[in-house]
Amino acid sequence: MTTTERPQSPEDDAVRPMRKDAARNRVLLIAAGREVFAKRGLDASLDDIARQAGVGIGTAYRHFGNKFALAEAIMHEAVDGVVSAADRALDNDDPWAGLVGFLEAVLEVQTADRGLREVLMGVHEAKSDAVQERLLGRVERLLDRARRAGVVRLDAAASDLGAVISMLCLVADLGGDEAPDLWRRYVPTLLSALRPDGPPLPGRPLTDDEMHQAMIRLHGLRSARPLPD
Amino acid sequence: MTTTERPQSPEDDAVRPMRKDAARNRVLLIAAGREVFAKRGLDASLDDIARQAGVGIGTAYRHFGNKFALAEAIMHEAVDGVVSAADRALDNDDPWAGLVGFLEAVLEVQTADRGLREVLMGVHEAKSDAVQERLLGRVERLLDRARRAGVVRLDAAASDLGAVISMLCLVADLGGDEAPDLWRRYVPTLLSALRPDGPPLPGRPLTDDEMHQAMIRLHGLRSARPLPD
Amino acid sequence: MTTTERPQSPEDDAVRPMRKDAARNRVLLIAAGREVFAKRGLDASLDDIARQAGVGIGTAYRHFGNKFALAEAIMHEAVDGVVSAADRALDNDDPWAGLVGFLEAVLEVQTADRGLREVLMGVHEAKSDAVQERLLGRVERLLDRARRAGVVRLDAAASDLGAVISMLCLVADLGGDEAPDLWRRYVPTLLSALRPDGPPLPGRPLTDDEMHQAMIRLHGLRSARPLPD
Amino acid sequence: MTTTERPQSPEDDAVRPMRKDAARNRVLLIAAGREVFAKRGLDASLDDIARQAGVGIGTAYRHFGNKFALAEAIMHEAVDGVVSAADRALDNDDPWAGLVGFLEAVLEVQTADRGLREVLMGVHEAKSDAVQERLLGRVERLLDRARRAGVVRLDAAASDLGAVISMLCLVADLGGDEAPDLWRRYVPTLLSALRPDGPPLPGRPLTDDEMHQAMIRLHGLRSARPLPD
DNA sequence: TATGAATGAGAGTTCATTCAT
DNA sequence: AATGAATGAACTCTCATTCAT
Repeated sequence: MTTTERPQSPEDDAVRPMRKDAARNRVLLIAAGREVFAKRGLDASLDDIARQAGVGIGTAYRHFGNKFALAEAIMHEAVDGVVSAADRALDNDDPWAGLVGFLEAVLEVQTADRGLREVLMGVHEAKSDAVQERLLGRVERLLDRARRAGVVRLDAAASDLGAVISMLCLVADLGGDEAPDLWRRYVPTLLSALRPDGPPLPGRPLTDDEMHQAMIRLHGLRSARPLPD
Repeated sequence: MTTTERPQSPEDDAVRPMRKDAARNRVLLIAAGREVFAKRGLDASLDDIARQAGVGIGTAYRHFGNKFALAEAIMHEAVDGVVSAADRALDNDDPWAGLVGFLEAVLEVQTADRGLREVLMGVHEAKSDAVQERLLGRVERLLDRARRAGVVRLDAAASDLGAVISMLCLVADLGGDEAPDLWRRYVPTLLSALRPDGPPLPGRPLTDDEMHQAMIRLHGLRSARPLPD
Repeated sequence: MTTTERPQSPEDDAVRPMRKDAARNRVLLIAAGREVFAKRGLDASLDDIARQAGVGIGTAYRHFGNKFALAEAIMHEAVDGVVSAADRALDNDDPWAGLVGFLEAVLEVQTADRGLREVLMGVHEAKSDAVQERLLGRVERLLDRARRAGVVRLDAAASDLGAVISMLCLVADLGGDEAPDLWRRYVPTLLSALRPDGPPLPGRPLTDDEMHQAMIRLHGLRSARPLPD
Repeated sequence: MTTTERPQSPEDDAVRPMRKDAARNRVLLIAAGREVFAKRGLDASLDDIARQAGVGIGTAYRHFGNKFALAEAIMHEAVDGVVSAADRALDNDDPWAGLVGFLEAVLEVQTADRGLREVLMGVHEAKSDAVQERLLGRVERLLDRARRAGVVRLDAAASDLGAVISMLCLVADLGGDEAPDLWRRYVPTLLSALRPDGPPLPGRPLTDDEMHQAMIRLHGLRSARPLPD
C-alpha cells in the first residue's frame, strides 16, 4: 500500500530510498563484525563492533538482536560464497575438474578475507541447518557425478570431502598471512584420498548427520546460557 | 625451594606434610579445569572450576595466579604426554615405525581424554616456548633419523609433520565420541605426504618459527584485556 | 566441623565471627532497599541500593541474586513482624481484644516504618506462599476463637479480615506522615463489618485461594521478563 | 488552532480531513495504552503500545510527547467518566440516593474496564490539579446537599468520602475478574461511616489539600529521572 | 595455607526519545 | 502528519581478582 503513494521514479531500484541508511549500517556492521571477531575472537563485545562500524550500540541491536545473530549473518554471507562456488562447479563439464575447482574456490574464498576465515574457524553457527540444506545437496551431486565418471572412488562419502576441506582450512589458518598458499601444499595428497586407485580408506566415514553435528559442536557459537529467544 | 623456610616440625620425614594437601589440590584443580573447560569452553568461570575441584576460589588463585596459568598447566601436562611419546619413538629401532608410532601416540593421548582434546583444540598456550624447546628437538631428531634411513623424503620439514598432526587432531575432534577412530581413516593418506616416493610437495613448508607463531596464533589463550601479569 | 577448631569464646553468639561482615552487609542492604524502594519505587536500580548501603554491587548480588530476592527478603522481614503480632494476639485471653489488637499491631508495624509501608503497598512478593503458610493458619485460628465466643459473625471469612486490613493499609498510606493515625478513623466502622449484630454482609467473600491470588496480582513484583532462575 | 494555517483544499467541508486520521490515532493510542499498561504494568514500552495501536512510534510522540503524557490522557478520560457521574448524581432529587449512586457509578466505571482500573490503581497522575478542580467542587456540593438534608453527619468531610471510594476501589481490584462485585460487600459498612446516627468518627479527616497531596503521592506516575519537560 | 566475601569493570540488552525521510 | 531507524544512558548480572579472616 505504501508503494502507490510514493512518487514514481524512473528506476526500479529506488523503491525503498528510506532504507539507504539502514542498508549501509547493516553492511558496516557485518564488516566490522568480521574484523573485530577476527582480531579479538568471538568474545569481542558488540560495543566494540558497533564502535568500529561507527554506529550506536542500539543500531547494532536493531539490526541483529544479539551477538549470535550477527555471527549468523556473517556466516550466511560466507555460505553464500561457497554455495555459488558449488554451483559453478556443477556447471563444469569435467566432474573431477569441477570437484577440484570447488575445493579450491572454497579455500580461496576463505583466504581472500582473513577476517572471514578466522571468524569461521574460531566460531559459529548453530542454526546451520540452513548450511546443511543449501550445501549438502550440491556436494552430493558433485560427488555423484564424479563417482559415476569413475574419477572418485565409490566409497568416498560427502563427509570425506568435508573432512578434506576442513583440514585444508586448518592449514590455511596455519599459514596465515605469511604463507597464504600453504594449504595448496597438501591438496594433492588429500585429494588422493578420494581417487579410485590406491588402497581403500580404512574405517568408515561420518554420516551426513554426524558431520552436521560435528560442525555444530566444533564451530558452534557457544553461549553459556541459551540466548533469550 | 620454599620448603627450606618452613618452621621445623617434630618429625623429619614429615617435613612437608602440608605439601601433600597442596599437591592434591593442584591435581584436583587441573582435573576440574579439564572437565569444566571441556564442557563449557574457556569462558567457564574459575569459580565453577574451584567448586568442581572442591576447593575455595582463593586456593585456586594461590596455585595458579590466574585463569591463564591454569590453562597453561593443563597444556603443560598434555605436552608431557607428547614428549614422552617422542622419547619412546626415539627408542624404536625402526625410524619409520617410530615416526608412525609417535603420530599415533599423540592422537591417542588426545582421544583418550576428551576433556584434554577439547581444551587443547579450543584454547591455549601463549608461553609455548616450553613446547618449542621440549618438543621440537625431539621431532627434528625423529625426522632426521627417518630421512637418513630413506623412509622420509628429504624435503619434508618438521612443520610438515606438525601440519599432518594438526589435521589429524582436527579430524579426531570431528569424530568426537561417536567415531573416536575417525582420524585413523586419513593416516595413510597423510603419511604418504612424507614418503620419499611420489611427487614432491608443492610450495614450501613453514619454518619452525612460523609454525611456532601459527600455533600460538591459532591456539593461544585469548583474553580480551591483556591479563595483568 | 569448623566450629571445633576455632578458639572457644565465652559467648555462644560468636559462633561465626567470619560472618560478621556478611551479616552487617545483609542488614545494610535490606535497610537500603527499604529506603530506596520507598523513595523511588520498585524500579530503583540495585546499583542505587548498593551505593546507599555502602557496598559494592557485586556484594548485593552475592547476597540476593537479583532484585526480586532482595524485595522478597524485605517482605519476609515484614511478615515476621506480622506473624509475631498474630502470635501475641493468640495469647490474649479475650478473643475480640486479640483480634482488634492484631489488626492494630499490623497497622502499627507498617506505620512505624514508612519505608516498609510504601514498599509493601507499591510492590511485591511472588513467592508469597510462605506468607500464606505462615500467616493464614494463625488468622483462621484467631477468627475461629472469636466466632465460637460469639464476638464475630459466623459468615465472616478470613478474607474479610484481610480486606479490612488492606483497606486500612491504604488509608494509612493516604495519611502519610501528616496524619499517621488516619487509619484509626475507620477502624470502628470497618470492625463493625465483622460483628455478629447488624445485617449480614452482602455477596460472598473471596476464598482463601482467591485472596492469595489477589495479593499476588496486586502486590506481586512485576518483572517484564521472568527473571532468570 | 493549527487548522487555520493549512493549505486550502478544494472543498470547504473537507477542511480538516487529516484531523480525522489524527483523532483516530489518538483514540487508538489511548485504547492501546489502557490495554498494554493493564497487561504489563506501567513499565511497558511505548513501542509496544504503538505497535498495539498500529501506528508508528513517532506518531505516538507527536500525540503525547512522552509516556507520562499518554498516562495523563488515559487518566483524563477516566476522570471524565467520574465527573459526569457526579453531574448525574447532582440531578438526583434525593441527596442520599444521589450520593450512593455517585459512589456506585465511580466503582462501576472502574470495574467495567479492567484496563482502566489497573492503570488507575497502579499509576499516575501528577498534574491532578485538573482532577481537583473538576471533581472537588461537585463532591462538596453533593455532600452539602446531603448534610443539609440530614442524611449525612455534619462532620463527614469530602476526604472521608474520598477515603471510602479509595477503599472500595482497592477491594474492587482485590476482587478482580473472579469477583467483580466484591466491592459491594463493603458498601453498607463503609457508608455507615457517613451516616448521622452512630458514634462520631474518631480523629480528624484529611483536609482537601492533604487528600490532594496524598492522591498524588499514592498514584503519581513515578519516573526515576524527572522526565525532561 | 585455605577460604569465600567483597569488589567493580564490563558485557548484553532495553527503551525513551530524536530526527531524517 | 506519519514513519521507523538511530541513539546512548541505564539496567541487570557475571566473573576475574583481591583481601580479611
